[in-house]
Parts: sequence; structure tokens; C-alpha cells
Amino acid sequence: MDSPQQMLVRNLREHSRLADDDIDEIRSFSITTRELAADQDFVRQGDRPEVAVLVVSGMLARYHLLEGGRRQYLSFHMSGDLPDSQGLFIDRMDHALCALGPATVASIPHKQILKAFARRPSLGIAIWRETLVDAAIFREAITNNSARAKQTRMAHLFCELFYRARVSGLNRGNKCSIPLTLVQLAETLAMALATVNRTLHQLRASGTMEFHDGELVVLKWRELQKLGDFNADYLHLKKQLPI
Amino acid sequence: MDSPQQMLVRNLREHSRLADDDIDEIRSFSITTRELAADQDFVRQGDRPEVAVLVVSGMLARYHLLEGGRRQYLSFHMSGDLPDSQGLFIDRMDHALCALGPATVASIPHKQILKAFARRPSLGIAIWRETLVDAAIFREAITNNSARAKQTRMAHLFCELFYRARVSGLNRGNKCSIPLTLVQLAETLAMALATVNRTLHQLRASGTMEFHDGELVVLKWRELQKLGDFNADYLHLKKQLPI
DNA sequence: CGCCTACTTGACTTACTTCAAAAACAGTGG
DNA sequence: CCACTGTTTTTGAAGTAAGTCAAGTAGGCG
Repeated sequence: MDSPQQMLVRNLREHSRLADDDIDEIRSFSITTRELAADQDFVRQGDRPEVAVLVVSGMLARYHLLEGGRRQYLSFHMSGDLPDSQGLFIDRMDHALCALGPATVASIPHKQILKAFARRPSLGIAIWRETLVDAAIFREAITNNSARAKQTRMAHLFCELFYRARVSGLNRGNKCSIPLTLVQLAETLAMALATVNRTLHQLRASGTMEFHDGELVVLKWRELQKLGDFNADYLHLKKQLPI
Repeated sequence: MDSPQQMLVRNLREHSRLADDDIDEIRSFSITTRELAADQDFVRQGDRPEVAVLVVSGMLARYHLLEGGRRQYLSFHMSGDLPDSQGLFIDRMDHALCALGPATVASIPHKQILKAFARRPSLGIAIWRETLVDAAIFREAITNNSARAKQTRMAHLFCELFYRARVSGLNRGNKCSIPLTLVQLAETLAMALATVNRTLHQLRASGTMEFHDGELVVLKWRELQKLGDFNADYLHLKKQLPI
């Protein structure tokens, strides 16, 4: 089992080159970890966080809270991700952050990170890039929910999550954990619950994938990718995964 | 008429505090300006830009290109904005950037900006923050297109653009220029062209706003804001505008 | 004057939402 | 071990918002 520090290094290396001194800097972070129950909020809209969060295990989600308690999920984060690195330079949270299933998170005080930037600007740039990839994923979500047909849209989401899981080595063969209920999928993909269920059945019928109990099984990756109009370029990884 | 350098300073100051040395650094940028025709691309998907763009006049838009030439517009940028500051640390463009009406843009070589960061880290942080506000706007767009009713959605877009115009002093009283056609609104708001037109008429009928020939007229700001479920917090400005 | 683009309007159709109810399942406690 | 409760998933049926299609108007420009 990796330390949080090692997970962060591995994550940043997916898109950035790190010098040995950068890595030493990360190693020196004093990190406290904490367990979250399923559905528990870690940060709420309006908060002024003083620590950055690193996902250690499980999955976190960012969401907007809407009138009447409805949610719009914005993004999902798995081990190694820094789901609110933006909090470093933005005072107030404009969205909330919660655990999807049970999860472990590590907190790193902002102060410590800022000091590290002063010593190692290149580390700051790596984390800046992390926030930029984040933004690219948001852009893709706009297009996904706005311009793609429902089935394509859902396939695209699963493609992204599976691809990212593979990049981080979090898949088990053609499976990976995506601890979402149908209601949460609905609140992610701008579909009604009934439609989510039916679309999921269509995808299963297509023979490309299955999704049960928070577990995704990819049966035909290439076809699923085509079905979901998925092209991983927007993830801005240093190296593409083999198909 | 302000110089591009001054526009950038003013823009960054909307969310960040700049030291005099930061401003001097910006003043020292050597900037070349260029005119763009309506609809002209400045950067294309897949490009590797070596300059950052600063909007001097007119409006630029970022968009994803989809199968069959359809577009999904992602964000709009007015004078003072740096619509692809992310290009500083992300190699390949995952989206394109075009002029909406005729526009003037200034280009600042990446190299020059990076050197400035080395001398003035606080300037780097201001521009980092600019990219983070950008991301917050993308998140809001996800929610807007995914969770809001069509009329609310359209009202929200106009609220955002008018509010931002006011912050930058680009409005003329209760009017401001938004050089979008109905087709482009459709490709922004995830609606069919016919629906855009009808929704626009509903908004006019509500007496809160009008939109003709790329010109927005806000008649009842507070009501429009309510209609559009608009709350400016996500723009992360240092000071709120008076209502 | 004629062409092109932008906007407008109406009628038709349907994919989706909404509503409602039941089945499956997990967890709790008797 | 089984009944009870709550959540999640499944399915059906009905109604409608909005997409598509198609035609027409208006305006701008060479």
C-alpha cells in the first residue's frame, strides 16, 4: 500500500515531469488521513478550506446544490487526485465535495503547499497543471451533457472513469469500482432516473459493458469507446494507454 | 482607450491583488495586436500555441468541434480576458477559440510570461487564479445546461454575461453587446434553434430583458436574476457589484 | 434586384420526463 | 431465522416539452 505522498507523486507524473527535489518536497509533507462514510460531505458550498484534499481510497465527487435539495454532480475523483486544489487560491467553495462510497482522504495544509511552491516553483506548475486538466474535464462534461445523445453520454462517462482508473492502476482487469447509484448517475448526466435505468440496459444489451452495484465491467473497450464518442486527448496525459 | 497591458491589469485586479512590481512586470510585456473577422478561428483544436491571447475588443468564444461540424460553445470572453491562459501549461488545445463578431486580440509570447513568473511569483498566482475562475464558470455551465429549465438556463447565461460586462465596465447603461446568433445560442445552451427563438420571446414577454442583433438590454435586473437563478458568487470577484 | 444569412412560425412526432407501483436487496432488531 | 424498514432498482403507462421538419419573412449586401 502506497503512502499518500507516493500516490500524489504518481498522480502528478501522469501529466507532469517532476524533478527529484520536487519529489523530496512532496515526501516532506505532513499529511493526516481521515475516513469518510458513504455520502458524507468533506467540504460544503461556502466553506473556506485551509487544507487540500488528496483522495487515498474510494471515490469523491464534487457537486452543486440546487433548489429543493437536488444535486448536480460535476466531477469524480479517485485515488491520487487532488479534488480541490483550486481551493489553494480561491477563497470560498462554489461547490461541495463528498464521498461516494466509504473513502479515505488525506489533508495537506495549504500553508505547507504554498511554502513548497516557493522552494520548488516546478512543483507549483505541476499542481497548476492538475487544475487545468480538471478544467478540461469540466469542458468535456459540458459537451457531454449538452450535445451527446443519452446513450452516448452515459457510455462516455463510463469510458472516462474506466480510462482514468486504468491510468492510475485502479482497475482490476476489465473491472473497476464506480460507487454510484442510479439516482446519482441521473444527477450527473442530466437524465431522469427511469431513463438512466433504461439506457443502462441498452448498454448492457450492446454487449460492450455492464454496471452492477457500483462495479463497472468493460466487455468490449474499443466498441464502448466508439459508442461513447470517447477520445482521451482531453485528459492531457503524458502517455496514451494501449487500446 | 486603454493599452492591452492596462486591460490585463484591470482584469486581474477583479479577483487578485497586484503589487506595483507585478504591474511593472505586466507593463514590460511586448504585445502584438491583431484584428479578427467575425467567426474567424484564432486557435484550433489540436494546436500547440506559443502565445497567450488577450481580448482587446469584441468577444471570443471557446468551443468543441463535434461530428458533422456541429459545435458546442463552452465559454465567452470579453475585453481583458485571457481566454487560453491554460495553454501556458497544457500542450495541445482540446478546444478551439474563435471570434464571435469582429474582434481585436493581443498576443503575449508564453516565454515572456513564464519569465515574468520567475521574477514575480505573485503574478503567476494571479494568472493561476484567472484559470481557476475560468474553471468555476465551466462548472456553472455544466449545471446550467444540465439542471436548469430552458428559460432559466437562457436567463442565467445573459445574467452572467451582463454581470461580467459590468464588472469590466463594458456595459452602456443597461445594455451590452453579446454578438451571438440564435444558432450559436442553441449551440451554447443545448437547445434546438426553434426553442431558442421561442424562449427568447418568452423572456421578452416577461419584461425583464430583450435581445436583438447581438445587443442585450436588461430591463429589470433583479427579476432577471431571479428568473435565471443567478448568483454571482462563482465568479469569485473581490467586490460584489451593487444590485 | 437577387442572393444569403438570420430569424420566425406552425404542425407533427417522439423521446423523455413524470408518476406510480412493485420487486429486489441490505440492514436491523426481535 | 425471519419479519420489518428503507433504499435501490425495475417496469409500465400517460402526458408533454421540445426536437425535427418545412416553409416563409425580413434584413443586409454586392
